[in-house]
Amino acid sequence: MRTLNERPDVIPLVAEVFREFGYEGASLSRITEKTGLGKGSLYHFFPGGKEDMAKAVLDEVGAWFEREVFAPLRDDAPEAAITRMWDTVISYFRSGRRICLVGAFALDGTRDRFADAISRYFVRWIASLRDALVRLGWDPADANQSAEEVVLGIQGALVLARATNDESLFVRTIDRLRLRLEPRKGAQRPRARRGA
Amino acid sequence: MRTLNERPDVIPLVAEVFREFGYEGASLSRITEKTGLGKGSLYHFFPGGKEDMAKAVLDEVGAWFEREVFAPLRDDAPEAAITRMWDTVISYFRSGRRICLVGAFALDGTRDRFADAISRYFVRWIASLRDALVRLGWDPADANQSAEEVVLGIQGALVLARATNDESLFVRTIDRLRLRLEPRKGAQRPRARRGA
DNA sequence: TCTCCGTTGTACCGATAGGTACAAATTAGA
DNA sequence: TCTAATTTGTACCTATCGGTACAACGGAGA
Repeated sequence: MRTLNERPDVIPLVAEVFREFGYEGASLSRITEKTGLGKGSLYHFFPGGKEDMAKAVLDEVGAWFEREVFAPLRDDAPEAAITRMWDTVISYFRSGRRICLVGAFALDGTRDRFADAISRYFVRWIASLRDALVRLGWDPADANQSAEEVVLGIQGALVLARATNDESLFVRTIDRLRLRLEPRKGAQRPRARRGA
Repeated sequence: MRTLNERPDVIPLVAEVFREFGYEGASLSRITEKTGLGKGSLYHFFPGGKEDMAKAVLDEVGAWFEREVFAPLRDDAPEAAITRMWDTVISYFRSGRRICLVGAFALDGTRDRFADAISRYFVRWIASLRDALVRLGWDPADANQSAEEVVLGIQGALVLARATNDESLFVRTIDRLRLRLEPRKGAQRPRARRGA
């Protein structure tokens, strides 16, 4: 059995500090406090220092969503993948109590430093959701717009829920967005069908 | 004629620094650089230091929106006020190139410090937009939901536009949201009418 | 058991953080 | 013009910032 604290074990803890305080607010002292690791270990795992940590955290978040959400949306049965996406979103963001690290980084000066990772995260999310909708038979243009609306709505809901301290707003919004991707009931959205 | 730099003149400059770098990232040196004022003047205008500056900035933003957007939504002709809101939003946020200070503060640890001002900003926006919609004859429940959707959509659009560096996304989203408040064309939304 | 290498704690670095003290400069009012 | 209050620049304070150096520790393989 190796040491308890390997790099992959530490990253989620570091992520939590960045999420809570932002890039500038995440001081090394707060990170050592949260992780229980001294600077020695920290700089051993992340030779590039704070920027290295943030990069690792962004990569980890990106990889996590890729595995749990994006890939299923592209590769699995569309309906099941979309259901899975909503469950994942609700639990990952803890009903709105937890914010989106990538979205938070996008808003302040931190963005310029990690522009690539931040941009790719959202672009991939929209693209893979669009893909699932198209595979469901949606008109591609409609699929694109709705995917954009959904991802954008999630981010907006996170901002508003946290701003007003009202997590019911988050859940309510997710329910509304979810219905928007299930147009069977109202039959408003899809214009073109492919199969059967 | 008094000094060129009175407190009201300085606040917008300070606001720009907070907007650009976030609360933690807005160092006093960056603020002195932007405003051209030394620490002496800065602490003369804002005896409470950095926190005092941020409070003043939040108050100023809140008062500005109250005057330019919220009050018209409550008091003026609803249609004109809503049109005015959209114009203001587009120009204030510079087609998505500029972010929402209040939304950015809401996302990181800064929120706890200014929870009241942050919450009130969004609550008032939603409430006054709802008011305008009700005065337009909307069903109150629908008005509430749509107002929430709109404010939330603006915030989400700001996050996504900045994350993907795509200001067309912002404008596109605003156009879509704008249509949502003009249901004459499709006649989807309002269920109850009051007047004539 | 000894050795070796991944891991860790400690001490330290210069730079900058936010904030204070206060005298000099500037201004407005009489 | 003289005076009193406002406004400003400068020097300085301590705490903490991100980062480095390095010796001590630890367990696994020989």
